[in-house]
Amino acid sequence: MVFILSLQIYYMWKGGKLLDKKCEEKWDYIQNTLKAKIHLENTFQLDEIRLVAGVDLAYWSDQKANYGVCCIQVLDYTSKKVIEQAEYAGEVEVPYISGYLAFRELPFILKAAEKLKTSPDLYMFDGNGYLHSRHMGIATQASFDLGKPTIGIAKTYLKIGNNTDFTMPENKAGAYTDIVIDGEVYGRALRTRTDVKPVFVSGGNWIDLHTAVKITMHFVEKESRLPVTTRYADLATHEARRRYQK
DNA sequence: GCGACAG
DNA sequence: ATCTTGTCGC
Repeated sequence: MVFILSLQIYYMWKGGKLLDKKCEEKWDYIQNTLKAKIHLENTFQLDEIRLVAGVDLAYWSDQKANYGVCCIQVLDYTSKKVIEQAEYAGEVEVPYISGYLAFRELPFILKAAEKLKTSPDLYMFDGNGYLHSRHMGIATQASFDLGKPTIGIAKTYLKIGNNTDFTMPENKAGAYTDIVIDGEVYGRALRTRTDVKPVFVSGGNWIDLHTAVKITMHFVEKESRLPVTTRYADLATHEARRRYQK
């Protein structure tokens, strides 16, 4: 049922109808329907996690159209080595609208995920999960199609409403503050390393916030404030774009 | 008209 | 996201 609802994304994508009132209402409907199924508790044991995927996209354009490429990097949890990678490139027909990122990027993500031969136990995204006006950031929305636990990691803060700023965590690796809105914890501002801006971690689905932060920190290396999962995916999209532009 | 605005 | 040089610091 959930899966069928999400397929409506494809109709909107294929049709290329952008942000008219009907389209926006459909997007609202999908998010509002799916959010009832969010389950922010672990559906796994941490020691069962073997393969973790990082997902990211890059964009470019020519005189004809706009294009995007999605890269997925699958890493082994303990060795942090890349086990597999997949990518999908194509024309982008959906604009970026804050709050509706999934409708722009999810079609690419699902196409790339189809190409994987391995089955990641968990996916990590650039962007939010539960930290969203409808608790339906891209990490959460993607979970319903991928059928796997997800984590959202955003590089900048998305305000949910008025007076919903976050408290800056102390300047120490691993330090965090809860992002609480109307008494509810939406996510965490996490200082992944000292002397870097915090990232914003929220559960996507089928994972609790504590575990999401723990896994995020597990993959943070010296080279980046982002976990290497999404960092490698980011680098892969840049490399892929250079390839496609020739 | 003005400000806000994950990627 | 993307367009882009230098520059400060380890």
